Amino acid sequence: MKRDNGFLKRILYTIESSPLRMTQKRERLLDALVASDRPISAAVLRDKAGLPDSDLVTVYRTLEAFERVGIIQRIPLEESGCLFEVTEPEDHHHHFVCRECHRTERLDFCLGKELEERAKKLGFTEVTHLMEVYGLCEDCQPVHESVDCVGG
Amino acid sequence: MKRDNGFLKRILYTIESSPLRMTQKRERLLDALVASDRPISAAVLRDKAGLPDSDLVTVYRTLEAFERVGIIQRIPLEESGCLFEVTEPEDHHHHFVCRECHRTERLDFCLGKELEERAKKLGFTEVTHLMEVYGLCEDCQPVHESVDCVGG
DNA sequence: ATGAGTGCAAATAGTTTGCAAGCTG
DNA sequence: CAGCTTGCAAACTATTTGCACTCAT
Repeated sequence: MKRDNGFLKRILYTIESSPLRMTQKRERLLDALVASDRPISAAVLRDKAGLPDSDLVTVYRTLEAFERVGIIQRIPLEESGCLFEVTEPEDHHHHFVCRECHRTERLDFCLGKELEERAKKLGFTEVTHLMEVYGLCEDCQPVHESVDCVGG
Repeated sequence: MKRDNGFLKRILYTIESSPLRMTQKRERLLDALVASDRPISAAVLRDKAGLPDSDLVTVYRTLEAFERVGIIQRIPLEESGCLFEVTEPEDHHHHFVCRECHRTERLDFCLGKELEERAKKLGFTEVTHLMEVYGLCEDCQPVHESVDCVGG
């Protein structure tokens, strides 16, 4: 599940086994996604891929295409928008997300099974679930004048 | 936690103890929220409150005001938009949501404590979390020609 | 009478869609 | 050369904001 040597190879294989076509832009977008150590927005992805002149539409469509073949996970933000992350299809997980700088940490903890079981008992099918934890990361916490530190 | 006799009374008390003002519109909106057996959108709320001529802005502002005093819970939908529900502040819970008709079922199961603890260990503060389960409810499932029913 | 609530109009933001042209396998 | 991909422009949708006016306490 880690991004070992085989990671990119398996991702590429997934794409090649699909009707998707690999263009130069998509290659760059994919590289940037794989290189990124954290989920990023469509706009940031475009920058990191070195494609500042490509239309954002292209980025969105590429992400949508990649998502269709199961190699993209979407992380909704608290307010609006979302972040994207390449993952292998089986590597389902959730995140801690800083609501300020959007830094994320992986959350290897999931109730998918449990939740889907309950949902099915209620008559729901095609069950998916959402679970994200939001907060302020260390770097984004407001700096106080050490109010509670008597010694100053 | 149920909507017993005291429910509305406690909700009203919360509002009265706040700087919020109770207008006729807000009264109607609150009544409609309390009367609704499920979370609803701002537009549906306006209808149910019998205020088709009120501006949606008013509905949103009222919901925002109610949310500030802790009596509204927001349920994000999978695609876009969200539903609103009156709840007492302590009554935190999650939902099963039909992605088709937006029917919701209560999910009395929450990992808030666990998640927030983990988040804090990672240095996050002001932690909140999101957890919703989406699927197709019984009424919204596509009708197949009983494909897997040999007997036809 | 002070500050909260309301309506109108317009903006926002992120994402999506239509269509014509360009490229990949 | 079929059909996937791209760009441009425009739409979309749910929600938010500014401002002037009205109303509750």
